[in-house]
Amino acid sequence: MAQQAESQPGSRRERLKREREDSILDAAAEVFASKGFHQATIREIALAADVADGTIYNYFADKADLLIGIMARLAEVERLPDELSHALKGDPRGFFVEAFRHRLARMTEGQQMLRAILPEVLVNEELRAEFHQHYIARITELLERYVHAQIRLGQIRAVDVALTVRLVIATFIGLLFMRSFGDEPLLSNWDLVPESLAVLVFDGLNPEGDKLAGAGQRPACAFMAGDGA
Amino acid sequence: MAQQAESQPGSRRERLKREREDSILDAAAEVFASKGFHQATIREIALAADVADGTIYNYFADKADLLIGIMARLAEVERLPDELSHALKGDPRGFFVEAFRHRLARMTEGQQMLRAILPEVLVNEELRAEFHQHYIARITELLERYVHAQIRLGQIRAVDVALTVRLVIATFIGLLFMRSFGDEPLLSNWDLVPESLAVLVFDGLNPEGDKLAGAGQRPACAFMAGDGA
Amino acid sequence: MAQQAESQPGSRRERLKREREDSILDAAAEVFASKGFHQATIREIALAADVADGTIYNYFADKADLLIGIMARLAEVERLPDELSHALKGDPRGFFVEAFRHRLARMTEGQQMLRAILPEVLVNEELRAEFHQHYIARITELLERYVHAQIRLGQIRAVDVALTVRLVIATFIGLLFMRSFGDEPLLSNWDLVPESLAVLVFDGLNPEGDKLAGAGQRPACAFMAGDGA
Amino acid sequence: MAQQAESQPGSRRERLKREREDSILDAAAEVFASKGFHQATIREIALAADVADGTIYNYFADKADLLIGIMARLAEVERLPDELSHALKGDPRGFFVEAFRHRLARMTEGQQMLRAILPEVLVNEELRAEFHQHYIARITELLERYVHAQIRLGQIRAVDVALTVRLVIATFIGLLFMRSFGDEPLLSNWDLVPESLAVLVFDGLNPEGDKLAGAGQRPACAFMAGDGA
DNA sequence: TATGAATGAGGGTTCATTCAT
DNA sequence: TATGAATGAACCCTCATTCAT
Repeated sequence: MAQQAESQPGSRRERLKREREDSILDAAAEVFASKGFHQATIREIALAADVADGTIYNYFADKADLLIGIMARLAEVERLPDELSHALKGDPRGFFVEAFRHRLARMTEGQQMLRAILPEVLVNEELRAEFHQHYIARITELLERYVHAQIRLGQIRAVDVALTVRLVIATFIGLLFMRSFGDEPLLSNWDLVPESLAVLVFDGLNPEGDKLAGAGQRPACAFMAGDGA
Repeated sequence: MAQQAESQPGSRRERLKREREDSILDAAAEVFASKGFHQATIREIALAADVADGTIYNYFADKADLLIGIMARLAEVERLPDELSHALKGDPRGFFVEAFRHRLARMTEGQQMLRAILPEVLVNEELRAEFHQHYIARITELLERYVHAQIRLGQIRAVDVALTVRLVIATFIGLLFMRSFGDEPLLSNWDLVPESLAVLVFDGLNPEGDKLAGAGQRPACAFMAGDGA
Repeated sequence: MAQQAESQPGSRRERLKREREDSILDAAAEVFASKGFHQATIREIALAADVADGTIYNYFADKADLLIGIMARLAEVERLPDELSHALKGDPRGFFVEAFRHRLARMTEGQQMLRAILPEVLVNEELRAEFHQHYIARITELLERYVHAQIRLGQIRAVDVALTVRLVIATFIGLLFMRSFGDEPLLSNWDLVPESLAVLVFDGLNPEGDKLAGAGQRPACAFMAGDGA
Repeated sequence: MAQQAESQPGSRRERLKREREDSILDAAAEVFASKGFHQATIREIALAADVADGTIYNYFADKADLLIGIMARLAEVERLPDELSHALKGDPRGFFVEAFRHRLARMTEGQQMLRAILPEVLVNEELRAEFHQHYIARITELLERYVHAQIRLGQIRAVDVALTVRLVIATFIGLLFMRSFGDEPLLSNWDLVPESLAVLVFDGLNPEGDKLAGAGQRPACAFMAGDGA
């Protein structure tokens, strides 16, 4: 019966195995996030997962394999399409603000994982490919499709989609870092970022944009308020 | 007389010392860049610098201090002000393209250093502060001053300067990572990035921008060419 | 059943663990004693204990912890109370001679340990406290109680108990050192020391003591025999 | 002229050399005393002596040689004979109290040197011999001669001189350690030690000694006051 | 399969000593 | 002779990984 609930055909044993694997990954993610990959020790992870050191090696080949596992699982959980499909109905600007706001809010977790994973990813070929495939590639593809669609709809003008999308993603990644560095103005105005970004990305810095946007160009002004710090 | 050529009053010994320190930093940078901070060993660095292990500790307190040294030296070399002052005369868009192009060109070196430094920076409190102060803070301040000036000149519209500047820097940093991940489209169109960025940042994605820019809006089209990959 | 012989409930694993810890301490004691704390290396100790270097750190926090372990074990073995209670029935002088003789006989082992431990103890705050608590304090207390009792019984006259006891202990410690220095006269007359000490401590150097002691004052003469060197 | 003041025939150069050697030994003594032999580094000593590291090696063969130098110099300074010859006129008990008091007062310095030197002495054969010869042997000889004389004068009874003297010296050394361990009762009653020792050594613990000493046996009572702690 | 003690290679760092200047 | 930078052997300790139970 219990098995029926499981979509996987897995026996009790298999399910237990997956649960154990999960709890190890949970522990690893937690420890990696808080101390970084190199500073984290297998023992800590084992402790956090409430298993013995050796047990971990029954599920993962080595320490780096834990990272791959974490990434794979994160990617699995990601449900960007949902957000997109839902927001696709609105205008792009709204979508951007929405999507960014949503993403930026989740950034705190992401930031930790980034901190945990990135150093190693930058250095480890295998992880790098994995990371690119799981994250960069997927998001890039989604966004590209979206932008293409919007261009076709006349909602976005005919820019270089591939590059533009990458620029946007780059900005997102860069913001993660800026946050990590504890940049004050950024932190205190964190919730203004999505709109500021929207202004930048949609309206551009070009002053003549104002003429278009009209008097209602609230964002540009609103941001001025955050100009302090 | 030969000494006169030296701006430093340093004796031969002092000069040698500085040279040695430099060669150690060179070696460290090289090794860090190629293997990452943790994978790099003092012995390797010493070998690369052609000194004994212990010698390194006559110049740097510990391994992490090498990173700080690398950062400090990079920052010293940075002469952003010059670029800025020279480009300040032109219009902002030209400046951006120019500056970005210049920066992006230098990115390959920077990328290595970033790869070497950043992972550790993300994890090490002390380094993080150092990094922020040396890079983020300096560049942020310069750009803020520039954007403020341009706004006053009416060349850029009244956006939230602090945030906007940070978004631009974030984009820059993010691009470094995208490159590190070996994203193909980005790599093959690397020289198109500056203009693509300019379009994004100045004209915005807003399709109405086209009306302003006129039919000659070359960049937007140019990027399309790079849409392949 | 075999386990029943063990007072500890310890499983085989626990017993093995204790044995291993013991053999490490044995090895450490041996190496420390022969080369001194600083000259001893973990590798030597590991070698002597027939374990891997790392194994030592599964049992002891660091090198200094080995010293503490040695001290703790020594203290555990010490059963001064037994000696005392048994000898308490006799007269104090007999007890002293007895106790000292017993102690001095064991000194050879003790001497090694002392040589191993003391130098470091003198320099290391933590060890010093530990040592004082385990040895000095315990013995001091025992002797004080004994002397107090004897004074009450009129067997010892009313001296400053605290100081006197410390003087006696000091003499004992000092003898350890004299031996360590290889003082010849002391070494060749080692077995005469207890009585010589008894004369000194009980009869005093005061010549009038002779009148009391009578012609049979053997000890004083006996020691003369050892006057050689 | 200045040379005339020097008893040594040494030229200016020789004098300077000796001064330098002296200041190095001063520095070494200071550093050794405060940190122990092993914890002290040549650099610290050089710094304290205001010379370069290498200079030390122009005067001393190696680090251990500094210890030998210190010991040799200390021994040179020791002027026990004076004390003895001066106190020889008085009765032995007075001499003992006097001598001990004098010695115990100087113990603080001695204690530091002991702490500095002893660990190494206990382990280093060469130093051990040196130490014994310079200190133990000399003092032993002096005291032996004195006790012999006093026995001949009938001031001290006919004990085993060699052993008794060694017991006294041992007590002295032992007190150094007890102090080092920070034994409270000992520290707070430090100035009562000489008399307590005199009671022990001259009158003995034998209660019948009281009869001889008479009611005026102040010391025994005085010590009782210090029995607290 | 879980355990966790044992392993031992490897790394950062120290510091006595040397030697070119 | 003084200097002090260079040296590099040696050491303590960590920790990923293995494997007997």
